[in-house]
Amino acid sequence: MSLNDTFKALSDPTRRRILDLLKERDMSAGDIADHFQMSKPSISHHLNLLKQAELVLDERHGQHIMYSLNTTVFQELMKWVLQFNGEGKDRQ
Amino acid sequence: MSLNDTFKALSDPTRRRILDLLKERDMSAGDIADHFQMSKPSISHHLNLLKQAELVLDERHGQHIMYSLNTTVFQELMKWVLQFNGEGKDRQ
DNA sequence: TAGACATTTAGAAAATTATCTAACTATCTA
DNA sequence: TAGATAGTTAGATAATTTTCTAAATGTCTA
Repeated sequence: MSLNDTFKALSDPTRRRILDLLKERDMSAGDIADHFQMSKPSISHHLNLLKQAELVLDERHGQHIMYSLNTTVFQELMKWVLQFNGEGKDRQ
Repeated sequence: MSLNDTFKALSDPTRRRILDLLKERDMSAGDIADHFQMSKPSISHHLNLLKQAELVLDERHGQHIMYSLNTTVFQELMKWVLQFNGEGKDRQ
C-alpha cells in the first residue's frame, strides 16, 4: 500500500528470494514453500506481506493459489531510487 | 556491506528521511538530529546503520562529523530493481 | 589544560517481526 | 459426501530492532 510497506517487505532475505523465484515464473504457494526449509505457514506469512506491499499478485486456480510479480510497484521503487542518482544537489 | 544491509537500512522511515535530507546537502550529525524529535543517540544509531550499508559516507571536520550520500550503492540498488522490470520471463 | 560542545558507545526496556505447531477453510475427486 | 490436498489463520515464543538515559570520547578555545 505505502512505500514503507514496500521497503519493509523487501527488508527480509526470504521475501527477496521469493521475488527471485517469481521472476522466473508464476508459482503456487506450495511450489514456493518447497524451495525453503521453513514451514508453510511462515511462507504464507511472507507471501501475505509481499501481497500487502503489492509486490506480488495472487489468484486462486482451484486448490492452488498462484502468485506472480506485480511490476507496477517495482516501477515506483525505481523512481524512488532514481532520486538519489543524478538529480539533487549540485556536484563539483 | 551486503545487499541485505542495504535493504535493512532502507526499511526504516527515519533512515529514509535522513537520506532525503542528505539528498539536498551534506549535513553534520547534529544538523540531522535537529530535524527529528528523536534523541541524538538514536539518530547516531541510524546514521551508523546507513554507514554500514554504505548508503552514506562520514568525514570528521573538527568537532563536527559531516554525512553525505554515497551514490555508488544506489546504483547497485538500481540494478537490483531493474531485474524486476523488463527482463525475466516471457510476457504475453 | 579546563570547560564547552559534538558525537558516539553502552546497556536496558519496549516494540516489532519471524517462526513454529495446531487448527481451520476451501477445493477437488472417488 | 468423505477423504485428500492446498493453503491460511490463530496464538505463542524467540529473535531482532528501536529507542531511551547515562557515560565516554574527541576536538576546540579561552
